[in-house]
Amino acid sequence: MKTERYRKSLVSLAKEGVLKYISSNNLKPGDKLASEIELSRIVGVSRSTLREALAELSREGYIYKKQGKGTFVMERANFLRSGLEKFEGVTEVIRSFNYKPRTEVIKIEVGAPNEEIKDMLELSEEEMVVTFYRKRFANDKFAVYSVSSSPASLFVDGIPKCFENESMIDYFENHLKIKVNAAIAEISPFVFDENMSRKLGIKPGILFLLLKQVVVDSMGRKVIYSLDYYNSELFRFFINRKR
Amino acid sequence: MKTERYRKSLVSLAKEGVLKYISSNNLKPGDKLASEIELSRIVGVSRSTLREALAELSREGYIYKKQGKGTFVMERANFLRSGLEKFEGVTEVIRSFNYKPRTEVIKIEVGAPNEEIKDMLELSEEEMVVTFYRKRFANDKFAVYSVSSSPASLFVDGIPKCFENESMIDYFENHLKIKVNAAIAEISPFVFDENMSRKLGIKPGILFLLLKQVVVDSMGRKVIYSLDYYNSELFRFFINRKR
DNA sequence: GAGTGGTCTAGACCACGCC
DNA sequence: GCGTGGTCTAGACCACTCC
Repeated sequence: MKTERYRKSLVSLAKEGVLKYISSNNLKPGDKLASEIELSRIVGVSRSTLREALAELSREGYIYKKQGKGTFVMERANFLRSGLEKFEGVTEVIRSFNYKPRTEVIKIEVGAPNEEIKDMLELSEEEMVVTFYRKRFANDKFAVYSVSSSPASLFVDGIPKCFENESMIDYFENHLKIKVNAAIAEISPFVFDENMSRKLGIKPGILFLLLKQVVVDSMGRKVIYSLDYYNSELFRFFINRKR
Repeated sequence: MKTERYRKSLVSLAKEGVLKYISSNNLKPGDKLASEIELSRIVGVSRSTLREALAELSREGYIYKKQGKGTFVMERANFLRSGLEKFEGVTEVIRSFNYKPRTEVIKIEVGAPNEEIKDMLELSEEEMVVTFYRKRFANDKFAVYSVSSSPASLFVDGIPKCFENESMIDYFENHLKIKVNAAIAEISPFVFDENMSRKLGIKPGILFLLLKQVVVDSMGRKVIYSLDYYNSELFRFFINRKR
């Protein structure tokens, strides 16, 4: 019989073990941990597994290592909040600020792409794209103006009229079986002209952050090209940068 | 006798081996590589080492894996250019755009920090800071206005008048033996008011990107808090985002 | 069931920092 | 010389995919 039960990986159990070891031994920032060999016995895993756990804890800012000396507790846990280096869709961003997201579809276009889109998605001649123009609200305040284009060939079940409480990313993953993996984003400051401000129903002069993104799936295919204009009065964007 | 010679790590040799295998077998995007066991024999390393090499190649966008199926050549190599997720100082950023950097020091202040700086650097009471106000030029065009503060206690050799053709980061690493490791940055759009525009010698209304950063060394100490205002007409900022 | 990648182990040897 | 982290190996077993 197969007693199928949920199992965490040993590595993540080892991470918890190390953190528990640190707190139960009351280690302070700058203090030295036991050697890897000892720690592996304490935590109850092999040294390789422990080292993988230590590597993750180091990336997450809990500890640091010095070759030939030892492993030490970090001055302070940094990087608690993930930033722009982690890919999230607009819906996820709005939710992560504890705002209630709402979407208003302005229009959906199907047709030949303009040069920019064709370039960014590396489309072949005559390939069609679907472009969604949407206003996004956070707690009913205007939050993001977003223009997203995808190759029409991806929409095997026809083009959705909206994404029924789902984010576009979720739609891609759940319905189209496209696993979104990464994005290359360009970030720049932006202000809408008076005309566009009126259309979007905002007062002119508000500063926006424009995120131009090419979204890539797990096989490296370029599946979305989007322009997302974030109202800088509602959002703060962080980036965790490593040397 | 010990013939001390330069040795690359086996992992990086294995990476080269895998890339050579791909090209010499003329594998195209979407093609399947040999299994890990086979590949490890072909490349001549153990499976663990090979797997580490494959993991890096996957991060770098050359290949992708599907459990139970195999390893495949990526549709295209993405992420060729590193972006904001990699920490660089202003000088490095200017150089990476192939501009010639120049710095003009406006003033250097030593004294008690304001609340913001004290907060961000987590200073104790009565700790002093040094603040550098600098204009940075790229090919003699105004590129960045930068305000950087550090705890005065770090400057063991006295406060430098300028950084003599060195970047501040280099000065920290070479003279103060402080290994800069990471930064937490907040990015936002910005415009200078007329008064400040005049002082900086730019025409008003230019859009800037403000990068507020806390720079952290290898031990997790907060060593610099800086505000860097980048002229968006001269720079384009990219971020590689992973799911 | 066969084949693939995913996880984990025990142990060897190397390179660095310090006494 | 000794202890530390860094690298590498050979091999076991698991989970997923496809036939």
